[in-house]
Order: sequence, then structure tokens, then C-alpha cells
Amino acid sequence: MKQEISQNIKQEMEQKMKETTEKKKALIAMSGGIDSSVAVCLMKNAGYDCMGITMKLYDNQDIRDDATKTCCSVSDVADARAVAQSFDIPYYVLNFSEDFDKEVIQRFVHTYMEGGTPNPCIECNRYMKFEKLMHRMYELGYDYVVTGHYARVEKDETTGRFLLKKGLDESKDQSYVLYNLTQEQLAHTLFPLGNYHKTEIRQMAQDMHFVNANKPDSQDICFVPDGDYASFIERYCEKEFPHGEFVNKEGEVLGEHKGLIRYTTGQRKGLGLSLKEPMYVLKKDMEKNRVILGRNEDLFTTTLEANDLNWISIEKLTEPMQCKAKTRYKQKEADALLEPLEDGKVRLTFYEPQRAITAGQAVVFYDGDVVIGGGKIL
RNA sequence: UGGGCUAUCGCCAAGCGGUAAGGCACAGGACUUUGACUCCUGCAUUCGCUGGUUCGAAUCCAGUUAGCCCAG
Repeated sequence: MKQEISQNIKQEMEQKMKETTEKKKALIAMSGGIDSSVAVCLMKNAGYDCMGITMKLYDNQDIRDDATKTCCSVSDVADARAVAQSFDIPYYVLNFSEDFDKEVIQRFVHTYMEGGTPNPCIECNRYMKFEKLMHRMYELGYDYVVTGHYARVEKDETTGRFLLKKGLDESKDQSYVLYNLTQEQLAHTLFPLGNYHKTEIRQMAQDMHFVNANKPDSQDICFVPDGDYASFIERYCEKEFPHGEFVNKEGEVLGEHKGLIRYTTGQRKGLGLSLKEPMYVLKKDMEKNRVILGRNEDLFTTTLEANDLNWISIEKLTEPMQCKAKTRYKQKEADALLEPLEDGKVRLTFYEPQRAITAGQAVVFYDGDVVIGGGKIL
């Protein structure tokens, strides 16, 4: 039974991959997890000349070998290497820790210091996997960067543009964290998992007896070992952020906060306040070093502005258009009106109020399965 | 110093003689390639203290302590 399924999957996959196969050399970014491991299998079976790469992104190799979290720990490298060996492809660990510090960690810290809430995974994709690693791909004479993301790349024959589309498995779709991909990057990117469901991928990993077949796919911020990102920032900056006041909308002081970086819009837990009802972070007042609290219903708003935009399905936004959009990774898209503003900015107006639209996070615009583009929420 | 009121988990708060609701906070887990949100689980053998009445008291009585409010 399992073998039949596996057989069907393989045939299906080979067919799908051959449709887009023109060039042959694929550089596969292997994290040591299930997804990128199966990606190797898919690429190999599709006839590509493959090489596996694990990007070493930060030091402290020993902080993450508990196997419960995933991303470049010692055991992850071992797993990736084992998988690469089993497919008889070359495998290397490349040290990108300096670039990672500059492109991802510093941006992460900086955004928090400005009062925003960053999404480091998006920056990591943008600057590391599809910039630094892709440069390396060119240097090595390879044609594609391949990752285990659940997303699809297609070429729109009518416009000639490469499209980024949602993964077929909507529950695992990762197009949101890839909205920064440029046309050139998309032209050299393959996402072999895009046409599969997670359950199929997991099954394939088990059928092939990958050492990591049963790894959980959960992951927090990979460079913050204990999940305490605020302490990480304080250690990184070698400074502490001053405590200040919690106030309500009327300005009444409700208590003392432990430094602005520890809070984000919509947050409920960790305030340490016992009030009559649950209170949520409405916004942060950087000048007064205050956190304004309110009720959940106060968090719903309809408009946002964004900058630092990247357009995928269109050249650029010149006039208002209808779209669907989401303001965080795990969220269903909602109908909205997208309008261009001065300075390359954009305004988005939702028809239904959205909860806790947060500065620093990404907003991504969709037309059905297709990513129109995205930007950073101001 | 008289008179009155109140004392229940870190905070708020049900309970009114039948064997300690709930909310907030907190902890752990689930979810998750971000932060959050959400969900699940846990969280007072004990009701300021001491006696008494009752088969049985946080609930009634007495005393005691503390805080609050009026009088002075």
C-alpha cells in the first residue's frame, strides 16, 4: 500500500519536474529537516545534477543539538550530510555566519529598537538563501537554488513574468515568507515541494527511512536558543532597555513594563498585570517609553501603509487594485484595496477590520494563488 | 477613644450551614520557519487568628488581630 502510494507520487513528481527541466545543476539548501531532505530526493529523481549545501548561519553550534528544534545545529548538519550521502551527491557546509549577522540579526535588532516587530525568516530568505547563496550558486556554475519551501514558481507566458504561487498544501503554504523574490531570483529557483502536501512529504521521508523522518517541523527564532529574544537583544547590544509605564487609552498608569522591546502589538501574555480582564498591547509610544494597553476589540483596524515593496506578478503598482492580503504568516487572506502612494509606498484598506496590524511585519498581496507582491508594514 | 464596615489563591471576586465558582496573573504543553494571537492542562484539603454551636461552618456565635469609614 505504502509502496503503491510512493510509486504514484514518484511518477507524478517526475512528470511535474520534467516539465520545467531545462537546465540541470541544482544547489539544494539543506537544513537537516525533512522538507529539504525530500527535496533532494525529488530533484535527484527528476534528473538534476545535485549538490547539497547547509548554510552555517551562526556560531554556538552546540546550543541546538537537542533535536527538538531545527536549523544548523550539529545534529542538523549530521542529518543533512547523511541524507546527501544516501543520494550520493556532494555536500558542503558553507559558513555564512558573518553575513547572517549583518543581514538578519542586525536588522532584527534594529527593527525592535525602532519599535517594530521583525520577521527574521523573511530577511533570511531574502538576503541569505536567495542572495548570498544564490551568488554562490552562480560562482559554482549551478543553475538553480532549491529549497524545501511549500510554494510554486511558474512562468506566466502572457506577460513573461515569473510568478510565485502558494504551495498546493494551503495549510503549509510558505509563499508569505518569500514575497521578496525578484524576477531574476525566481528564474533560478525551484521549490520541488510546492505541488505536494506535507503528509505526502512526511510519508516519503519515512518510506526512504531518512534519519530525520520523524523530526518535528516546529521552530522558533533559530538564532535565539531559549526563545527569549528580548534577552538576546540585550546581550547583543550590551545594554538594557529602560522600564516604563503601562497606560490605558485614557493615559492612566496601570503598571510598569520591562522595556519596550519585550512587547508587540496584540500581545496579551507576559504583561505581568492582573486586571479585571485580559489586556492587550495596542501600541508602543517610543518617545514616552510607554506601552498603551486596551481591549481586544480595540486592536481591529482597516488600513495600513507599507514600504520597501517588491512586486512579482506586476511590474509596479500604478493604480488602485483589488486583492487579498495578509499581515502575518499564519493568517487567512482578506479582501482589500491596494493603492499606490508617494515615495513608492502603498496603502492597503481592508474591507473587514484586521486584528493587530503590526509595524515591522510583512504584508503580502495575493490574487488567488498568485503573489502580487509585498512590503513592510509601517 | 466610641460607632460602623471588611477580612476567601500573587490580584479581583463568587459563596448566605452541606463539604471552596469565575476572571486576571503565572507555569507547562499544543500550534508555528518571526514576534504575537488562539487552544489545552495545572494553579486555595482551605476561607485573618482562637475557641464555641452543629452530624456538618468560609458561611452562625464569642473573643482576638488587621485595614477602612464616620465621630473626636
